[in-house]
Amino acid sequence: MNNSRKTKTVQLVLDLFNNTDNALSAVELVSVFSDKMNKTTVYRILERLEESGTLHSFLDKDGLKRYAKGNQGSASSKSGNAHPHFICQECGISSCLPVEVATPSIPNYTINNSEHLYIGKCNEC
Amino acid sequence: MNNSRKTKTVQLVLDLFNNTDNALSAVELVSVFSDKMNKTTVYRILERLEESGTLHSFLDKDGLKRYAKGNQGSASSKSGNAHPHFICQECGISSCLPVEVATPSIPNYTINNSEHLYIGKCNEC
DNA sequence: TTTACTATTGCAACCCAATTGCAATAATAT
DNA sequence: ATATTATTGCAATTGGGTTGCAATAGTAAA
Repeated sequence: MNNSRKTKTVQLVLDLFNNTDNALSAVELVSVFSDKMNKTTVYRILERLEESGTLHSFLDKDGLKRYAKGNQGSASSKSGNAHPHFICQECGISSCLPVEVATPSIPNYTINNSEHLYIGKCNEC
Repeated sequence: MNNSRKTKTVQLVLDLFNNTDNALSAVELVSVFSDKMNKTTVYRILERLEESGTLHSFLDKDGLKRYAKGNQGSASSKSGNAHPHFICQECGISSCLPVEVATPSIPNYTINNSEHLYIGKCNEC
């Protein structure tokens, strides 16, 4: 029994993510869908989509949570590898980088997962 | 001409950081110094100490800004290397890791600086 | 040391991302 | 169709962080 419902609002959010590889913040979605759905709804849909593995999230350099397609997870809790995220300091666009970053072993520390954020210029800028 | 003043409040903050290697958030300092100084003062002192290079900062996994000793910078804008930060998921203690993390080259991207956060267990836990 | 200058502080109000409680609404199973 | 309950909208709230401004207190020069 799947207790998740395919509502119009969820469809709108899914459609948006299916049309971009960029990582989007709740704030952006709230703005985009300002006349389609409530702010609280946006937050809750993102929360559910992340829980179900449809989206994953990470914090950008301003501490703003960003969501992107995929359940790979921004951090890796098992594999020991994680994919980093990129933010262009010119256009502000944010995306996942299709590479793996190895987690180093540090004496006296057990590292379970990691977050990697790169800031720079994208190919467009 | 040095336009920074050695006030009692600044001394208190400096003393605290001189007694620990941990990365502390403004929220924690506000609490610690609740009867010594105002919340706004804490934020402004941290801001100045970071500007002067006495402290550096990074965002933890909750998007909370944390400050630690040193002007090394959590991210590297020049050298291409940065030191990562660690947060213990048991005790919550946060600290700088004394290692360097190389910034990878990604085709079509120019990476100017980076942030690395590791989450796990510290030697105490 | 006294005075003048201005960096620093305290306070209150404010900003903004995010969350919560609750009643109303709308998917879905039967 | 109908009952069930996931989902939504709305308003209020939380919490980290910031801002404006008058009062205070370092510091340099007289």
